[in-house]
Amino acid sequence: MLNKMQVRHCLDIFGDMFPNAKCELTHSNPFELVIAVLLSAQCTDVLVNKVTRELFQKYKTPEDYLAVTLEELQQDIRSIGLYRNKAKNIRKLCQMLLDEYGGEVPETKEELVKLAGVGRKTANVVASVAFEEPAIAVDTHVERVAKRLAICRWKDSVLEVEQTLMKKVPIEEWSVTHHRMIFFGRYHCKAKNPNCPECPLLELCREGQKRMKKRKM
DNA sequence: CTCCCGATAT
DNA sequence: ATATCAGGAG
Repeated sequence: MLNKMQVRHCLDIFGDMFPNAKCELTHSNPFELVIAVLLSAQCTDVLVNKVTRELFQKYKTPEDYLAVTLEELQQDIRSIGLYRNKAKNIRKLCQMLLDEYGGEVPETKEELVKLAGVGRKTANVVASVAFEEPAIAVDTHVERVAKRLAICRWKDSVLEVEQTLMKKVPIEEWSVTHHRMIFFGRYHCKAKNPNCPECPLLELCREGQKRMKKRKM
């Protein structure tokens, strides 16, 4: 596991490489963001944006999603994948927003995670991006990067990864770090073909050094 | 733990 | 052909 100084170095490199990292899910209000993040499970945000471009023209409010049949909503998000679960969750979520929050998206993580289809990661994204609450959402990229760099342990659950990151990253840097780690994982430390040869963190990265020796690139 | 699942890159 | 993609529910 990296020490405090080494983690600090990682954060600085992330900042050098991706100073403008931000949420890439297109949205114009908290409600659209919740829908977009819910749809983004096991799916690229490029594809989510392609679908939400038309989706957000057709559906503006929770009432709009409840006004059509389940089958129609499924068709409108079909190309996303996992569309039956997602359509069902969107409808439940919209009903909950109307019943319990006056049609508005709640602002705290505790309330957000109670919504249908909204787990810890989605709640963190919404709290962080829409309401500027400090949070580190651990998605597939953040988990992979944290584990490869040994910022956390290999066997850690996603919750443990989040807790470790919250402990090791200053709270005022949680949100930027979360976005920078996603960019680092998405565009550089990729799941399939990580760019270890050009990685400024190779010295620190046991995993990267192992991959370099294996001679596969 | 399994299941949900289409699009894309490799 | 197969791995991977801003996961969550049962």
